[in-house]
Amino acid sequence: MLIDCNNFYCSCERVFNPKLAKLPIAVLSSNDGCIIARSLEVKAMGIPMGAPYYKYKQLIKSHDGKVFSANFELYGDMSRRVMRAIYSFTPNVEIYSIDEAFVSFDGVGHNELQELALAIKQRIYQWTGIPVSIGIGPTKTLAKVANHIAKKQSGDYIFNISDKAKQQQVLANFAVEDIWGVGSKWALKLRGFGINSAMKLCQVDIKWMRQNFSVVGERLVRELKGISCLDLDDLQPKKSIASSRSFGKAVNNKEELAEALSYHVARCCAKLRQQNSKVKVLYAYIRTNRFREGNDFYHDSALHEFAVATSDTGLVIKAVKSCLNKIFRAGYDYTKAGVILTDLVQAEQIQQDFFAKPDSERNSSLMQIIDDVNRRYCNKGLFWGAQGVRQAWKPRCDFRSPRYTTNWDELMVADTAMPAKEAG
DNA sequence: TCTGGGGTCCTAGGACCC
DNA sequence: TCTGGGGTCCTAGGACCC
Repeated sequence: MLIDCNNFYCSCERVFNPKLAKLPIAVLSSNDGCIIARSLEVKAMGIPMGAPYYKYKQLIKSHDGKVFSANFELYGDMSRRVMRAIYSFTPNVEIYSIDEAFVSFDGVGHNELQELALAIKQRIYQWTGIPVSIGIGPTKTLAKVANHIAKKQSGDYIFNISDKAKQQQVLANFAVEDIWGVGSKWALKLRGFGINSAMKLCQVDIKWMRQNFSVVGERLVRELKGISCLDLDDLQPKKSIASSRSFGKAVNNKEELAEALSYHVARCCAKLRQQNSKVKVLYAYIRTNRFREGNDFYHDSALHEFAVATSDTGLVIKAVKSCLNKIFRAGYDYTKAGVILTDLVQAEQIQQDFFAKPDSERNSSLMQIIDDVNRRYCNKGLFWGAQGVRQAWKPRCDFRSPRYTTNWDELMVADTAMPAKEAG
């Protein structure tokens, strides 16, 4: 099964504000830049996924629509609750993204699957208020196909193609670009060969597919045929960790860039330690507005390789500053900065160096304490001076809803309208 | 005026080895 | 005149996903 939350971010907003139920609503990306989640009403207005907000601001307003700045603390917490509901049915779950999970029910019959899906859907809704669509099929790719259809159907939003005959019928009417794993480039290429439906793709010669679309394409075709090539993945430590933000307003001085980059390093290192990893290579970049006309677009990046892998925020901040020294050019209006930690290794598997020292125990304890404090105080506990205090570069975020479930100061107030004597 | 952020996997080609 | 065969490792870039 593929269980996927419907318009997830929009649904999260609606759970805590039922007045939004029938209104067109959209959720914006960081810096209130792009539209990254749309309610059905907004989709019906023809607004595409990922569209720049400023281009559709008026249209949304004219339909009495409402927009929200991304509230990932809320969405992340709601996601955990949805996943907990799914795990209450089986441990065979792969959390695929913030709003979807693959679930394996090997050996369960067709009809039982249908009932099971309904029970899962109902429990998720009861526990969280989030509506989901469920696709059922013999492989991940076919479950994705089924889910795609489930979403477009009203009713119970469950679609089952575990039956072979049903698969044939569905694939014939399924556009090739809607298949999971077929992006814009491949869609064009496939259509160029006259392959325009999932059925046609299912029937191609497997060797030809391999030659033209690599092993990835071969797996895709096999999956469509019902031969499983993609297993349920366990949660693995990340191989790279990134943090970046577009600035709320342009930044032209080096000090502020250094603060922004230090902020990103601190975020990444906290995530790094959380998965018990250390980093070998740091990559830092800055850039100006890439959409602006003319040729004053400037972007550059620099790399720092640590002799011994580290997870000490202080060391990585020092490194990011030396990177910035290499790439900073005065006289530009910068609009974005970011870092990527890559070549990550597990903490107990680090390669020693004859000349350099590994992280000291003293510093490791310090990091541990900082992480504990920040977890306890919602990331408002301790930070490095290098991150700065004004943070004038912070992204715009004009329409954020309260963090209803994770922040003491923003909890929902349920009884303001109730007279005191009834409240008891 | 205004355009996001965070990931994974695969391949070709270059460099090297004997 | 004529110049083999069999490997490994690394990286940049391109494709994809949400």
